[in-house]
Amino acid sequence: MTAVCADCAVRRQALCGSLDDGELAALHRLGWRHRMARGETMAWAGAENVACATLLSGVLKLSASTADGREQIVGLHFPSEFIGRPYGDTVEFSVSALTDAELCVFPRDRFQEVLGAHRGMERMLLQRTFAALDATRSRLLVLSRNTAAEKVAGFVLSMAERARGISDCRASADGPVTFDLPLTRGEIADVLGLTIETVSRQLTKLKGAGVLALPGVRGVTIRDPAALRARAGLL
Amino acid sequence: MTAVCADCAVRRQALCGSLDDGELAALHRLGWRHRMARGETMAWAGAENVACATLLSGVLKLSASTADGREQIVGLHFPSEFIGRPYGDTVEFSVSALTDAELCVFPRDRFQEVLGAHRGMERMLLQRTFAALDATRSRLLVLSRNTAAEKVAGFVLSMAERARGISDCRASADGPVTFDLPLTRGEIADVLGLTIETVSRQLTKLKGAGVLALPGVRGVTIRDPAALRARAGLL
DNA sequence: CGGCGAATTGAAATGCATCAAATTGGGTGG
DNA sequence: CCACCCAATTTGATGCATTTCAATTCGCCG
Repeated sequence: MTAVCADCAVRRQALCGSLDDGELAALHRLGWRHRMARGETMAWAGAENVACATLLSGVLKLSASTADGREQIVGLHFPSEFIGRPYGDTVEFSVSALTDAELCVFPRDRFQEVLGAHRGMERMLLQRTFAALDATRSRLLVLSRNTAAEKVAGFVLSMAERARGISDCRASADGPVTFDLPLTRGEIADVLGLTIETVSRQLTKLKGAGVLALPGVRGVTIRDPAALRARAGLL
Repeated sequence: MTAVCADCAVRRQALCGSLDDGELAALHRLGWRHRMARGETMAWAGAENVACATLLSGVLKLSASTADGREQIVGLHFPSEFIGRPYGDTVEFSVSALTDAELCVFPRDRFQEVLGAHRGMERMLLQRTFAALDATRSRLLVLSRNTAAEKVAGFVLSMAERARGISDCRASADGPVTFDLPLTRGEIADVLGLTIETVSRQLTKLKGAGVLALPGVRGVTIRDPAALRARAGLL
């Protein structure tokens, strides 16, 4: 690793935050920085499970697909989040970069040893895994019971929260919030279990109703947050 | 607890299996046996998170619903599985009994202390939580991309595997496998994100094609496992 | 300015939901 | 033991949201 952990932008939020300086130095020696270009894949579903990582910058997707090629994005990862699946010989899902990204990568076997040696880190990972499980279970409800309109409105809301600090987010205190979606229409469709056309139509409808503005092809401005929340089914 | 852990039918498979006899006695003092009748609910989504448990017998559902009452079952629990969400002040999902059930219940705060004192148990819980996360992510693909026919065929297959030993499963070595579904049509619909009518029609279709027989209202006989797997989209 | 992938828009097809009615079957009391 | 009852299931007819197929249009980069 060229850069040191002390410089790390996500140090406080990441799993490594549970380690003291000495422990961090030990972990540091096991890992290395890795850059990924948009579209690049670092793990394929069904392949051998070789690495774990902390995401430093960018957005990654976790995806699965049916035998005949229908795809579903089963999770999105933002900076400081843990990527990987300790205690498993193969990986169930593919990991790819939706934007250019930078990670701190560790060999899985060595990472598991570190986990075994540091209770605080193992505890933190358990808590995060429970949180991820809850989030994924909540998405089951959304994917199977929400309408296309609710899905798209809810997605824009969740991206507005999470994208803050990721993409250039121009939020004025009382004015409208503007940010760039890190996903194409097709990727949004793969997250929500819809088609590109349906996502596009729903966004157009929100624009027509004055709830959103769509400056440029990735940009979004939330003009009426309350209306957006209502359309997401959050009352 | 009237019955002792030594008698416990699920001792080897459950989390407690990671404890030695002395540790088990300590955990034993914290918990108690609890019986649930079919339909009974032990935790409501949004309520305070007070207990964890091991399921001894029966089948439980974990469910969420939208503001306007659409329900989705986000998980099913079978005997020996761990129920609960350590490290959270409220629960996100309701827990109810699909059949009469029996649990070994522990106060959440005390259970967390035990977890903190026994690395083996914490490790085992982390592994199980990762497995549950993978399973839930896989269900995202099924719910959003599979057709009703694929969902129902896949559900029957998964219940055939899991129900073995739960309900009276009469499997002859080479002959057809027969078992009882622990869920009503309505509950199956809530698992698969369909309606009662669609589930019924798909089962009828499988019966008409000679893939299944439906002896009685809960019974299922798999006459042609290969055809069922093909219809589930497993090639 | 020209090219090309991504996004939008339109028209038609379809799978599942919805609404409605008939049937089954397990349990109860006469 | 049988008749009845009620809830669950099945079956039928119709509607609609979303997909599918098919053109444009947009916006970015050379």
